[in-house]
Amino acid sequence: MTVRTRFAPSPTGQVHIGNLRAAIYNWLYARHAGGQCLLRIEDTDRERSTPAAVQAVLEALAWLGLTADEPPLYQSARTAAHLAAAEDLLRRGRAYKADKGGTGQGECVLFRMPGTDMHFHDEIKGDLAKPAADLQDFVIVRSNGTPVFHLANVVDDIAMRVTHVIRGDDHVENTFRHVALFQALGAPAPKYAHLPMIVNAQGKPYSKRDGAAYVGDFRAKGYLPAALLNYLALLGWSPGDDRELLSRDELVRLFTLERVQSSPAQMDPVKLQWMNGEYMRALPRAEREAACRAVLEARGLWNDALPADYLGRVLEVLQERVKLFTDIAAAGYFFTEDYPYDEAAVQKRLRKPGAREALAAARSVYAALTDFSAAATEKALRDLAAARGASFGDWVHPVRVAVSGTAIGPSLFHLLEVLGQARTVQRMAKTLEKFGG
RNA sequence: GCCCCCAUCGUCUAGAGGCCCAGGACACCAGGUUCUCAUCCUGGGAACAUCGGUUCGAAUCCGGUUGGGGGCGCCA
Repeated sequence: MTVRTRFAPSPTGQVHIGNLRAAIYNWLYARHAGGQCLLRIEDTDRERSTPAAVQAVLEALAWLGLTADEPPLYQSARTAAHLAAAEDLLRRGRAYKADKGGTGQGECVLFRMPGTDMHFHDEIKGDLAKPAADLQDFVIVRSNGTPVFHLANVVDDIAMRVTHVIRGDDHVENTFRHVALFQALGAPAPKYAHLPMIVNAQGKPYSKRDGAAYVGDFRAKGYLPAALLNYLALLGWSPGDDRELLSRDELVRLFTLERVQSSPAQMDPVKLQWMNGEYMRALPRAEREAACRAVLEARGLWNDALPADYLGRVLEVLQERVKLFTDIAAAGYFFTEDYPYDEAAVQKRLRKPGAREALAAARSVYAALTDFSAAATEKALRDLAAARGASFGDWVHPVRVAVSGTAIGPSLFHLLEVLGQARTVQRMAKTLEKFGG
């Protein structure tokens, strides 16, 4: 029997990383087993489901390359099948009508639990059991005639021939009901695997308040989908050896449910960022440039007047300082003359005694250079420092702050080479004017 | 309140009775390189929640305790 898994989100908002991880595991498991991974949109809650949320799900999955093997099934279109199943259960005495709780809302349909102790094997948690006394009958069709989640979920899993249900921990208790439903409907129950939650530093469910929590957040921040996929795959699972940087193909090859952790995992944004940096380094130059350009354009920093290879040269100089695409924005001074001055840097490097004199001297020398290569500007500044008997750093720092507004950045002389002589000298003059007094 | 689950460095984890006075990664600290930052190199601190049992031997098996989490809807 070929493995068929499914990701079944309810489109009521953004896609949370917990749900995304469930999607990843479903996808990896199906691919690993040579089976199919399906998508079912559980949009039966008409109040909360929105087309925008459906779109968010589709986009998130596409971004990560988690393609489904069959067209998505919209649960809202399956009401007739759900109701037919309820009729069938009613006819066979496995369900009954009642005014539950005497609320006066009218009669709903309740599923009759078998009245025996129940158990099932969870691929992650092991054998789980529940005594009959704790298993109450439950509503499968509301008094307004609409099917309830449990019924719809099971009926659709049967229709989609799902063999493995890989979902969040919060469904563990529901599983007893679902297994009973499968049995009553005469279908074999699938295998179940319940994933522990992703928690925050306090051990509580990771949420929006803890930082980026939705797929769109990571995308907007400039994370690479492959890095997020790798990180999330490793949050609660490991291949068993010491490797952590794993390609999509390697993940598919190595993934097994047996190695999924049964305890909650804490989201670590710092490690994600490190991992993203690793992927960023390995990224083909053209792709990195395209993504960085998009960020610059979005922030109004892109300048068509700059040479075609300019961005490439900037990234060459910046090297591994760009861990996220959005990091390029911190080096905005490469792209605009209207760069901000960091107050602390100005205080420390320009207001220092002798700093402005050094800057003025450097400006004169730089204005006169005929060769403005990194080697030439460095030699010129070293010669100046030596001649004045000052430390090299006392000359480097004022220049850096003058041309970039900040105390941190790439190798100064490579930075100057990219900026070019005209802009360098002009910026130094502007800075002297601004802080000269 | 009732039911269920979980418990190795700060974090993610390796570990399925002796290979473990517990390994890797991120983070952190110190040193080196250096014009700052980042990178890189070297070194360092850092954990089996607790109590008892089984065993020649326990991080690994069993039980209690403590701590954490989840579930108890005509939501999904």
